[in-house]
Amino acid sequence: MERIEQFLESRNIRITAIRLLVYKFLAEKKVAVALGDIENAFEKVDRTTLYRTVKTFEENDIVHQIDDGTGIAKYALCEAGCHCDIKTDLHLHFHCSHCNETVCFTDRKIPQIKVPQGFVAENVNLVVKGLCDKCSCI
Amino acid sequence: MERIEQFLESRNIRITAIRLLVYKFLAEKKVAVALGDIENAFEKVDRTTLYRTVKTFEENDIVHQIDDGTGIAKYALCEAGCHCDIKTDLHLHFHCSHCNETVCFTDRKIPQIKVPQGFVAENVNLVVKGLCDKCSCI
DNA sequence: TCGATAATGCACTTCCGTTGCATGTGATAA
DNA sequence: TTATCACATGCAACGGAAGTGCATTATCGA
Ligand SMILES: [Mn+2]
Ligand SMILES: [Mn+2]
Ligand SMILES: [Zn+2]
Ligand SMILES: [Zn+2]
Repeated sequence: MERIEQFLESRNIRITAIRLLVYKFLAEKKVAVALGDIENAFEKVDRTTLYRTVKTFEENDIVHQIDDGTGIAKYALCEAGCHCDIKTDLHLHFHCSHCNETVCFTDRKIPQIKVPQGFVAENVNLVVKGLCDKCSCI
Repeated sequence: MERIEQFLESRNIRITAIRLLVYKFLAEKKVAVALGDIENAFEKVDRTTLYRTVKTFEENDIVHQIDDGTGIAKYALCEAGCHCDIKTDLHLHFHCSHCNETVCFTDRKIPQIKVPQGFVAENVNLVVKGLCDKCSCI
């Protein structure tokens, strides 16, 4: 908890109880979480506050948003030294169609994609859908 | 128009005026279209009907749905012999962040993605974002 | 032509994301 | 310490898009 405070301060983000708890929640989760998951974990806190907390984290590159194709935005903590906005740092994501969980494959970088003449690639989103390791052996 | 009728009949889809028009609209468009685009093109037709028309097309593999990350589903006609449901047939999509248009790169197949031990890949969605050929030279 | 079946239109709902504004709280300077 | 101000929080409402129930209308086969 002490470490979290120092970390947030280093990003010039005010320390609040909610921010610490949300950060801790994200850190303990092994999978990407939706806003609804956070709302369920902190039922006494207003949705809007949690929404803006995550937005603040996102704007300061503490979390990155994941579009896994479900239509619901997911969030996961960035790795140390992660540059979500830099194209070369993009990793792929996996969405399990059985348990509905989404995970980062931070060590699997997206291969360089060639686009036709005249097109300029700035960003890539790659989501693999299937069965996760927990669901595949059922 | 005659060809369209024969095509829909071959898929056991009833011929209606709206279905013919929507199919023609999709065929003439070079880019993927959102439901809202179709609604704008056929203001006299109820949204729900257009919604269900596209759903019918999708269920019969006449169009495929595209998730380009904007949060709004796009649709495009399938190529001849396109198997949207088959993993090996998947092509990538390009979304222009300037003009907001989404296009199919039907000749660019998605490279085989390796996933960690225990995970089973069934489907892949790959969207490249950037500037399209019309917007890059401005 | 008639009846079964499917398509269409209208109203309504749900879900998620987002914003406006009033209130509370914590840092800072006088 | 106290006044002040910026920012965090809570509450309410809005918005777009997707989806559903049901009554009406059109289509097709018998
Ligand atoms: Mn990730
Ligand atoms: Mn396509
Ligand atoms: Zn799973
Ligand atoms: Zn463009």
